[in-house]
Amino acid sequence: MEDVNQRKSSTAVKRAPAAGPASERRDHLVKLAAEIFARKGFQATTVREIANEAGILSGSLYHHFDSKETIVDEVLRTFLEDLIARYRAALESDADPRTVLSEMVRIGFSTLEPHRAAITVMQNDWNYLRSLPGDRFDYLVRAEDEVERMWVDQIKRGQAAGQFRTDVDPKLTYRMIRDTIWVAVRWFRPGGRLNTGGLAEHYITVLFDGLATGARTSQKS
Amino acid sequence: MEDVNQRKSSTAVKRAPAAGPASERRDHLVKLAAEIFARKGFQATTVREIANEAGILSGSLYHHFDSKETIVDEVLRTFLEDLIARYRAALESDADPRTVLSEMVRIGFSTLEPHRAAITVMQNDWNYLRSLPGDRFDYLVRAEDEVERMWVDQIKRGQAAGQFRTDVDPKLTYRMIRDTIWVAVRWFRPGGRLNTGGLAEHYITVLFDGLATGARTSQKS
DNA sequence: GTCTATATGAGGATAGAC
DNA sequence: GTCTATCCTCATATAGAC
Repeated sequence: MEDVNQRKSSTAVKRAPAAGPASERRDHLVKLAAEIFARKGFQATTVREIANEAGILSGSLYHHFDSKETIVDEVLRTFLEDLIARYRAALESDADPRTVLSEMVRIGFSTLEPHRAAITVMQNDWNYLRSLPGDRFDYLVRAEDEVERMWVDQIKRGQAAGQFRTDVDPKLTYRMIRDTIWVAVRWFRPGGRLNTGGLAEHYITVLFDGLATGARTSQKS
Repeated sequence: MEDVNQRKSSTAVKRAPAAGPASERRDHLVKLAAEIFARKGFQATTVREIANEAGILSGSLYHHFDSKETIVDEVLRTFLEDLIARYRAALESDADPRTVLSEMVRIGFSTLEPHRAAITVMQNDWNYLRSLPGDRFDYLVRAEDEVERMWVDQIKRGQAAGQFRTDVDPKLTYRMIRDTIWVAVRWFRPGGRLNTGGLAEHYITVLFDGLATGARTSQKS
């Protein structure tokens, strides 16, 4: 198991070494920046814009952060730490695979609201952040790998236990589930017909039982 | 029905009015730029990079295009025109909803290879392009709306005909299908275990019949 | 159709006063 | 902790020679 923040300690440390001391002010600025990153993209967001929105001047931001990258770094780490912690909790339940997988789907959708901005940034700016020189954002890939292992293990367990059909590829199935959940940030808005819980149940229904009515078509293989 | 390129003529015109005359050279430059846009993001891609890759200097690009936006515009239009044309053809078959929907899924996946770069740009830079001043990229939303209508109509037809379960929301279901297909550009690479055709069949299986084995759980409502 | 040269502006970041 | 002022770099885009 790999710690998102690369510390030896297993405690949930919040920040990369280069960052300044913890503070509410700082957290507020991070949240604020995250919203703009999500709306316009990381690169299109200027430090002047972030500062404006916070009611200060751009130079003042550098009292809190040593660079724009540090801000987005903190946005993403916070999300990933929360997500992985919740997945781990679900896995510890030792329930049957279908139950665990359902719960993981619910966890995914439930992060859409609290972490909407972070998820949006992660999806839109992933390629760019990964293309930056240095290994600063390598933890993105490590976190992704760990999450993938969790999901794929459950799918395989479910196949071994006879709960899931065996003519689907576990990794491929995981990717499709993952994509379906996260991409929902693009269109999900709180206050619509369904909340994230409803979204999750809707998806679980289709995922497990399919869109077709009536008799199951024969299972290949 | 709305024409992607907003012309009165229904012929498939390839370019916005501001752009220069058609040419193979120009098309080559567009394809080349699309790859870089996809890799690094639209904003992070400089005209110097595009020109470099083409073996010319940045100033020379402006002989072919009047701005960087014009290039990405052409990338996206080309993809959307092709996609919508193919959807329309599928709808004209007048087959039953399940068959039509399957075919639309296949069409979606089949665009992953030829239009990989355009799809990537569309996903990563959609928010940014939409946030630009002016109505230049409004056609993105119009195209999206038209496609949504096509899908949702088929899902509703399928429900009315008894082929699809009625306890799912057509629009929501469409969105999840759409997302699952397009986001696959993030990880799909030609030459893997499955080609896009295989991907499509895999997804159609899970979509219609579900991941679970054995007896169907009861259909709610 | 490409090059040279350059205008013009914006962005990230810094230094030091307050 | 914020402001003022500014540096430095790099971006898009232009003008005109070849």
